[in-house]
Amino acid sequence: MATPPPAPHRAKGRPRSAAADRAILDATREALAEVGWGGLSIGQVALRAGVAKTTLYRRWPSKNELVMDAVATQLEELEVTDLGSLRADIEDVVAQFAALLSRPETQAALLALFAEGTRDAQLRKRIRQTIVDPQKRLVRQGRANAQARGELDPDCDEASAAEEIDIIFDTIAGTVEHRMLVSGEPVTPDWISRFTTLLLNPLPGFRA
Amino acid sequence: MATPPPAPHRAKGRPRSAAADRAILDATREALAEVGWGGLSIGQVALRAGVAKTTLYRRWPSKNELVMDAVATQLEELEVTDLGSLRADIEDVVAQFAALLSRPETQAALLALFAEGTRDAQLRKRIRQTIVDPQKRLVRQGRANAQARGELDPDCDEASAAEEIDIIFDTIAGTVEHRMLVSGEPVTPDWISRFTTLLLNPLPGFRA
DNA sequence: CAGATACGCTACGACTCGTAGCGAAAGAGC
DNA sequence: GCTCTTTCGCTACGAGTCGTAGCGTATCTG
Repeated sequence: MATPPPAPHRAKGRPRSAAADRAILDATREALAEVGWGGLSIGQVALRAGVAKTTLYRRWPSKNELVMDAVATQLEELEVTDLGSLRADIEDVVAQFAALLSRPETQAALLALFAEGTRDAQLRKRIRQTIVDPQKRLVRQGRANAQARGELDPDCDEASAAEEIDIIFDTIAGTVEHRMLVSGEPVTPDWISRFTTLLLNPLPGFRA
Repeated sequence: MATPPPAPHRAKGRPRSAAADRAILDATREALAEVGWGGLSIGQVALRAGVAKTTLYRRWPSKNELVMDAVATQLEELEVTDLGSLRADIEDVVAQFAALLSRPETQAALLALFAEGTRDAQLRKRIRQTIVDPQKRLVRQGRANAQARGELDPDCDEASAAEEIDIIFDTIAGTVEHRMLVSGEPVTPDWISRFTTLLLNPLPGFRA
């Protein structure tokens, strides 16, 4: 995403330092992981980033925007994969999610952002557009690949398939989030394998 | 849980007002939903609860403890059900989760608590014991009921079954949390039905 | 070189924090 | 009913942070 901070930027005088941007966003994530949302002070972030406090205020009007950008810049790494089978692709997506959520700074920043989103409809909308939707695209692409490979029934209602994808995405993202962010337990390859099995197959031992 | 605030309480002088406790916890949840974790000030909570600021400081040493109790007192309502079929039981559990997470005050308080948990190992442990484990028991009981009704294969490895339950719980809780708390989308009976279908059956159109 | 913008620094009023001290209120125990 | 003990509400306090303004310097454009 690399949202450049809101700036008029008429490209006339001295341009804004891109290095400062990176330093600030890094410092924001670190500070958030250490002192939490409540303890996050602009002054401390500026000190840690090695910039003046006023520089920070000039670029980001509120904590929300700052943390939003700090998180978004860390979320560009998810990639669509085609490993040859639906199962392998799903496991890969889950592993990518897990890797993303494994960094303590990302954990704190994401959850703090989600918490703020419950109070700020506009922020929640930005979260959806910036974080959720791109991830959802990943799952959609994975399904399309599987269909192209002939792993899925071709005669399947298109409309309901779209809804299924939403549910599947919520399931994948939510399950990993819950395990790592709430319970704080690790997501191992073994766990990923079992989870994928549960997703693809009927409940073990269950006769429908 | 109804954790009484830490108090020596030698039962000699004037006892602590239980009404004040309730007022404080209610005010905490409301304030959290309005101003968020960062904006949550003890002074404001006291004002809203109609008690003196000093009274609050006497009972709860930190914001973490206060919010923890504020959330815990709202989470006692989940109940084990036996509606006669595994599918119905699962749908009921999902519906209970959804009802719990539908209140804006609970949403904000829970996510704020989770966010703090990423920085505070002790708090995370309390979250597990107070919130996660009781909910997990629900799923375990549901599975036991299904097994008693003969809905599950009797000859199923016990050890791996326990691990399956953990995964299933993470899946149920995480999916609902993600949809309601992150995306902010509603959990309707129709959605619950589709989600349960996905959980119990193989991926639609997928040939394993 | 002149113009324009960003940067770092300092100082400022306004606000909130958590604590201490006090008299009054409210039960417990005899 | 009387006394003792603890809590309660109130006020005042120093400490600290907030976000902003002003100014001189640094850095890039044309």
